[in-house]
Amino acid sequence: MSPRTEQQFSEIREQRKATIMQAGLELFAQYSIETTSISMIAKRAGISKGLIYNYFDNKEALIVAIVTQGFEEFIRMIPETNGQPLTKEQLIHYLNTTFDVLTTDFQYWKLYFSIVMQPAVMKLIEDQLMAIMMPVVMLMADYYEIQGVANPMAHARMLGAILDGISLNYMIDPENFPLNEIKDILIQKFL
Amino acid sequence: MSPRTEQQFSEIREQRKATIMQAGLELFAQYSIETTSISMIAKRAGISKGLIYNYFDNKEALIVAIVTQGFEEFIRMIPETNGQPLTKEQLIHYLNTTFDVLTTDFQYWKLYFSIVMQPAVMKLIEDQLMAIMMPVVMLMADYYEIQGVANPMAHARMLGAILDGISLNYMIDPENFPLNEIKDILIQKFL
Amino acid sequence: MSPRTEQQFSEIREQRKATIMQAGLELFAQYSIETTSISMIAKRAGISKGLIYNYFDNKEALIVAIVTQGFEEFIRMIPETNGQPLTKEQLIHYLNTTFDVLTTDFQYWKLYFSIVMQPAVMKLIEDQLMAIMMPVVMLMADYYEIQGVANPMAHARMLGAILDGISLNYMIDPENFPLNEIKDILIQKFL
Amino acid sequence: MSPRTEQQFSEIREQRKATIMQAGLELFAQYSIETTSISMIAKRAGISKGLIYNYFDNKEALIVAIVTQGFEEFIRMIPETNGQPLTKEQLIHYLNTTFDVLTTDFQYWKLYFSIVMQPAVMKLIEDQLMAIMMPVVMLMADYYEIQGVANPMAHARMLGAILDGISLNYMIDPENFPLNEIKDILIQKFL
DNA sequence: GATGAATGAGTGTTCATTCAT
DNA sequence: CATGAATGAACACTCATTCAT
Repeated sequence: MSPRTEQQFSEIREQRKATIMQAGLELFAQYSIETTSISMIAKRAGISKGLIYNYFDNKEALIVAIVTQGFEEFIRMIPETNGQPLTKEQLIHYLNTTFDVLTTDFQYWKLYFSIVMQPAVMKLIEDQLMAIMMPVVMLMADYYEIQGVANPMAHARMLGAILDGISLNYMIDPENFPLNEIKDILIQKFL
Repeated sequence: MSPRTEQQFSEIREQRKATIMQAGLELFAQYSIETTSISMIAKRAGISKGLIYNYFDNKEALIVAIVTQGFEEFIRMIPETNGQPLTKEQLIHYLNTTFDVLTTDFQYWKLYFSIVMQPAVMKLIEDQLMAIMMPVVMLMADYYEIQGVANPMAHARMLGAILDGISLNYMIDPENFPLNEIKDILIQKFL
Repeated sequence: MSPRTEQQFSEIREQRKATIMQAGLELFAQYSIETTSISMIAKRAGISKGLIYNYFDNKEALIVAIVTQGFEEFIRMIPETNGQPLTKEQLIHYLNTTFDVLTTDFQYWKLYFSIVMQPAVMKLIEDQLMAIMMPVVMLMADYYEIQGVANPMAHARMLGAILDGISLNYMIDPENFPLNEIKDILIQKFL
Repeated sequence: MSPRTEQQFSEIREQRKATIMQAGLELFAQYSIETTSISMIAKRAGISKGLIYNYFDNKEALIVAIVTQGFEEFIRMIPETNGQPLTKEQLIHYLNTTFDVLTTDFQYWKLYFSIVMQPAVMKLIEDQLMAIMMPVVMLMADYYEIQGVANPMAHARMLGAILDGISLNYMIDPENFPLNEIKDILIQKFL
């Protein structure tokens, strides 16, 4: 029997890595980072504990990998403006995209949100988070500056906080939280 | 020395209990629930490990006790209106109080968030949380109804979400988050 | 029931500590440092794994404690000279004492030797070992200087090496190794 | 390409085996047996983990193979005398060779010591060791008998012990231990 | 009421070894 | 012959909880 080709090995690795990350995502969201053990993840992924360490250096690296993956999807939604400030239409479009993703990939983002919200995770990804959030906040600050408000930065950070709060409440209670009505109110009163 | 009366014993017990809860609050907020051990709490409270179990059935019961105590302080801030809707002044006063508490009892609210963000623990206090939050939301819905908005419930839930988002952002980054400016914007645009 | 007094606790601790160190000494000597697990020590000491950590911060600390205890006995044998060089009689007396201890506390020193000889242990105690050995080597160097040899330091280090070699061989094969005859040859040829 | 002959296969096997043993020797000496993993050896040898088990039954077998190979080199240094006792010149030459090997094959001898010092592993090679050492001791005993000393066997064993002690001290502290001066003193005083 | 020694199940992690390919 | 994914038993260490005193 000839040994597997490099490509075969690579496919196995990609596959397994994804399985582990998915299992981790679900459990970290359900039980928190600290109360989810590597054993639990291995069991859910249907593999041995030891194998996880074949793919991730340690628990922390697994967490960071999961969260980073989510960040990358998030970044993909940020509008490209070539340094120009956002128009009102563009900002509305961005908000719509964000809210749409929230509802269509609900399960994923719920898991994702409950991981990122955990203080222990925050510490791990603080730097990444800041690096991603700052450009978004700046984009919004530029927008409010054009609008001529007195303190554009405060407006930008408030808009960020509002989006966080809305997402959080929607995640906790998706059945009753009136997401669309609230989006309209937000656009009307705050853009 | 005469033997202590029953009441004296009772006072000593209450005192001890408060000491333990205070020590727990400080450490849980500083280090998170999982990384704070019963030993650490005992040391900070100046007593032995075993004694804590004389006052609380287990670690979980201690956490619930601490959080419940905080809830009671939260409830105390809700304005008494005898069924009357809030005036704008009363609502502004309530928001001011809430924000003040956020900054002065920062430690407690950080703990509160770190607990609420932890799914497994959240379940322990879910019912309590709902029982507290509903009246507040209703109060706000009544306020918006008086203001004559089209969908007062959506406005109320949005205001709740905004407060959550602001609190969360302030907790994460208390140094830079422009809490007071944002409060002013909130009052001006959303009340 | 009243709680144990501080002295009672202290006695329990001393007792347990000694039990653990004795179990560790025997096993480390029989199986080497790396292949002796904390579990094995706990089993031999008749206690739980966890308890060992109530007495020693970690495995390394236990090893260091065991070895340090042996060093202290070793140091007690070094002759007091108040800065004066050793006379031949004193040096012979010191050698006799050393060899006597080797034979009378044979079991202990065998264990002790096989621990100290392990490279992994060496690294842990290198500094201590040097601090103990240097004065002895200096004492011997002074002795050889008085004797008028060309390179007293080399003589001193050689004498140390010879004592090591003799001890080692005696430990390995106590039945056949002619310790007393060799001691006589040593005194005759090297002092 | 024509298929390789059986002899070619055999040569490749020998070559591979040597590569693995060399990698093992270097790593065992540098990091100790326990902290050197099969993975590390495979990486250094430029092959896969699994392949090592094609050549050696297990880690222990690899260690024994390496040590045995070293023994054979050691044996090669023993002077051939056809049953005749050693002359002084021959013995000096033997000592010189031994000391030279100590410095030039430092790595191997460090491994040798780290293994011999480890009681459990020692048992694996005990018999081999004895079989090698006895002839050497006898050769020395014969030498001292010719010299007319009272107890040649004690002299022989002492010389062996001294060589052990010197080697050990040199291994521990190769930078400072005055190997050459000590060799001269040994020859002058003890041969 | 109060102590802290003691337990035991749990944690993250490592690694010799196996085996399908 | 050769690969490296996969296993599982082991490791050092932690900690909530119990209990004799």
